Amino acid sequence: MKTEYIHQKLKQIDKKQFQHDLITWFENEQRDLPWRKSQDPYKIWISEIMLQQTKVDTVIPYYERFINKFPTPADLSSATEQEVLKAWEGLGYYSRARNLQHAVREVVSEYGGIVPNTPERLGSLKGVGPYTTGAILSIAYDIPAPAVDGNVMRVLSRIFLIEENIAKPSVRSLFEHFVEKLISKQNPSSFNQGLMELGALICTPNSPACLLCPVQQHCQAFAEGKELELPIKEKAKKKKIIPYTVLVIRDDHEGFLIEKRPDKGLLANLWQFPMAPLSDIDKKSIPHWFYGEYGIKIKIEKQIDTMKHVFSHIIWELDVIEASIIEEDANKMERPDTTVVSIQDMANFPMPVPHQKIVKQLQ
DNA sequence: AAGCCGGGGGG
DNA sequence: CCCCCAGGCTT
Repeated sequence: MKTEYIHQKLKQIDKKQFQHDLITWFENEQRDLPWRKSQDPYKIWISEIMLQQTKVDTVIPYYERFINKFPTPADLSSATEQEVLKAWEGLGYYSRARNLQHAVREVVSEYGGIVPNTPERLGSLKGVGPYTTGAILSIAYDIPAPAVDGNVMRVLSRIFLIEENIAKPSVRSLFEHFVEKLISKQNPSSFNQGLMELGALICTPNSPACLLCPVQQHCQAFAEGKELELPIKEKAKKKKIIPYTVLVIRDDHEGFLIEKRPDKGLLANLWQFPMAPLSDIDKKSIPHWFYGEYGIKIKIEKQIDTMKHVFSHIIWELDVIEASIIEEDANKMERPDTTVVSIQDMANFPMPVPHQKIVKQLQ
C-alpha cells in the first residue's frame, strides 16, 4: 500500500530531470559555509549535530570555535565534559554535546578514530539518528542514503503534494522511502544538500520564492497554487509557565553562590544561580526556604530584574533578586554541587542563557 | 505515539 | 503575540 502510494507519486515527475535541475542549482548557488570546505567525516558530523534544530547563522561561530578547540576525534575525546559544555554554551539542547562526546569516544576506542561508514554502525552511535546517519553517509562518504529533516519534508510535501502530517514519525519514514527512490546515485551529496538548501533559501515555510525555484516545473503544489497549505503539521501545544525567584547571593568577598544542575533533565550539568520555585512557596518565605535547602541564612536586599525565557515546552518567568549572607551554619552539610566564585571565574562555568544575562548585568 | 529537550529570528 | 525551525532520546 505504501510502496504503491510512493510509486504512484513518483510516476508524476521526470526523475532524471529533477535530479539534474536540483543538483545543478545547488552546485551553482550553494552558500559558502565553513563545513563545506572539507569532506572530513568528523567535521561533517559536528556540523550536523549543531545544525539539529538550529539555524545556520547561529551555528557558524560555534562550529568555528569548536573545530578550532577540538580539531580531531582524539581532541574531543580527551576533553572534560565541562569544557565541551562550555564550548556548547548558548547553543541549547545540551544533550547533543554530551551524546556527541560519548559517541566520539566510542569512535576513538572502537574504530581507531575513523567515523564508521555503514548505516548500522553510524546509527548506533549516541545522538546519531536516521537524519544524521544519512547526512554523514551522503556528504562525507558519497553513499546514497536519505537524510530527511523538516526542510526536506517541506520541499517534498510540496513537490509531490503530500498531505500527510509531517509531525508523525511514520510520515518521516514515508519520506525516507521517497528519497531512497529519488536520490541520485551519482551525486547523493549534492542531491541531499540541494533539497535542504532549497528548503532554506527558496522553499521556505511562509513565503516560498517559487518564481526563483529551480524545480518549479516539477512542483505539484505550485501547479495547483497550494504551496502555502503545505506541509500539513499539527499545531504546537501551549507552553506551561513556571515562575521562579532567582537568588543572586553575594558573600563578603566579591563571591557569588552558584550551583550545578542535576545530571539529567532540563539544562543538565549546567551551572546557575539558585532558583526558588514560586509555585511551591510564598515570596516572603524565600529566606526560610533557602535556609532549609542550603543551610545558609540570607537577607533579601533588592530586586534586580525580571525576565522571561522561552524553552521548547515551558516558559520560565524569572524574578531576579539580590541577597546577602547573614550567617552560615557550619554544622549543616554544604551541598556538594554548590560553589562560591567571582564574576570573572564564572566565565569558566557553562550556564543557561538567562543566567548568562544576569552575569552580564553584574559586570 | 507522546513527552522531553534550547534558543534565536521572523512576521 | 504568534510562528518557524538542518532531530534524537526516553518512556
